[in-house]
Amino acid sequence: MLPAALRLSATTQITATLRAGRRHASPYFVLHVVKTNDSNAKFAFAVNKKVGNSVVRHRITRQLREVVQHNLSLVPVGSHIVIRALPSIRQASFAQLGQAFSETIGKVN
RNA sequence: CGAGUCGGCCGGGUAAUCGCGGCAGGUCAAACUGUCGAGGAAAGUCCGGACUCCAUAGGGCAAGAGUGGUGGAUAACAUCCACCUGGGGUGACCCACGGGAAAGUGCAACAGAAAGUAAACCGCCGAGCAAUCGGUAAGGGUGAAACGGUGAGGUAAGAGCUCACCAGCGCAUGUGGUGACACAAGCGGCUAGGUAAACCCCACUCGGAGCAAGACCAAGAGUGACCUUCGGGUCCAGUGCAGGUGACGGCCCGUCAUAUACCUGCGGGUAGGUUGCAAGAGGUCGUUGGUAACAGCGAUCGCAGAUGGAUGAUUACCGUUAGUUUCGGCUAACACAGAAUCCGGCUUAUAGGCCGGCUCGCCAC
RNA sequence: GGUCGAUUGGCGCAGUUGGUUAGCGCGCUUCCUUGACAUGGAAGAGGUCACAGGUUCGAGUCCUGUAUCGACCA
Repeated sequence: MLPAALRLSATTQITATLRAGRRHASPYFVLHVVKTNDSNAKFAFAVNKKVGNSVVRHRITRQLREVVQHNLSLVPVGSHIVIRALPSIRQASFAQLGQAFSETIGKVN
């Protein structure tokens, strides 16, 4: 779990981000990004049932969270970001995930 | 030593760095410190309970659902233990939704003469010139299933028609057992088929809904407000309007109500907080009773509580397995699976490993 | 988290006290009709009744478990 300030929790904000946000794709996940005037960047994770069973989905969200935590300096302030995992993420290692995230977040800027 | 059978347990470990959630301390608030943080199935939601609301879940009838050998355990159960009966195995042991088919109804396709109280297709025997008629359930054939088996007597041929033994059925008796039941000897008539996970009968049990139950707090009121690219969107949760009526899920009693209730229709509309919510039929050890399930007593332990949802990430070393090897190593993989109110079970998934009881076979002393 | 429902040819559906060979419509294939097509006509293929076990002589149907899909809750 991220610190509370970095979490997107309201359903309305998440659905708004998913619908209206710009999309940036990588082989393993899709970023939905909306820029706001908030002082923090905020994140939410969407891992579909097609990705795997409960154990697999939890491990993926934990790894993605860790990736976000390590690359927080690359993220523009005030962005609302929903990270939607794709089924191919099952084959990705932690290092591959970190590289994919830093590349994709570079496209946002 | 080999083969088998039953039961129990574990199901990666250690360290470092960086993180997350709860609780306690600390602080105005933070920072910070300490401590705890997934499973044997947390799963499926198939049973049973606790708890909450409906009246305290009330009394009776009807309907419906469930269970189904006996005795016990338990808060309760479809669970567990012991035993009985039937079946399998040399044996340890295993398997069984295991009441009633002489209370009644139904069903049995095709084949077959006939599918349940009757029946003669072939065959056999007798009568007759023959057609055919009569006797016959021993033999053939059909079928999942065809009205006891063996032997002797008997007969025109046969047949429980008669007899002996065996199997099976019914009745009452005795002995043992709490009981299911077992054993013994006796009498009876010689035959009663299958299906109840078909209806049904018998005995016993069951009110309904479920923690999104329920309680409290704040906010909110409508021919509403705001934004708009004119398509629509956003906000306020548990609401507004109209009509009807007593409600308690079928009926009677009974209880509570007379509109802040209930029902129907149309429209609007969204996922605030706190609590319920972590000491419980609790775990471990010892001891007593009991064949056992389990129960009593004593000591001791403090053991998850999230809400877009914590319990992790990375690295190093070790362990296990597989491949490879120049025997130093190297490479790859590490089961099933993630709490959501809580307990007792059942069922299903599960790489690999450990321990113990018992049985059979072989060898040695 | 809880409460329910469904699964039958490619698609949509029937299939009731369990019984001979599981049907219907659309679609598909071949042939006929036409100069050619549509329509029409004739013939045909296509099913492990989601999967596994049980009851029964016999299961799409009855019982139990598993899988997948879907709906509802304030």
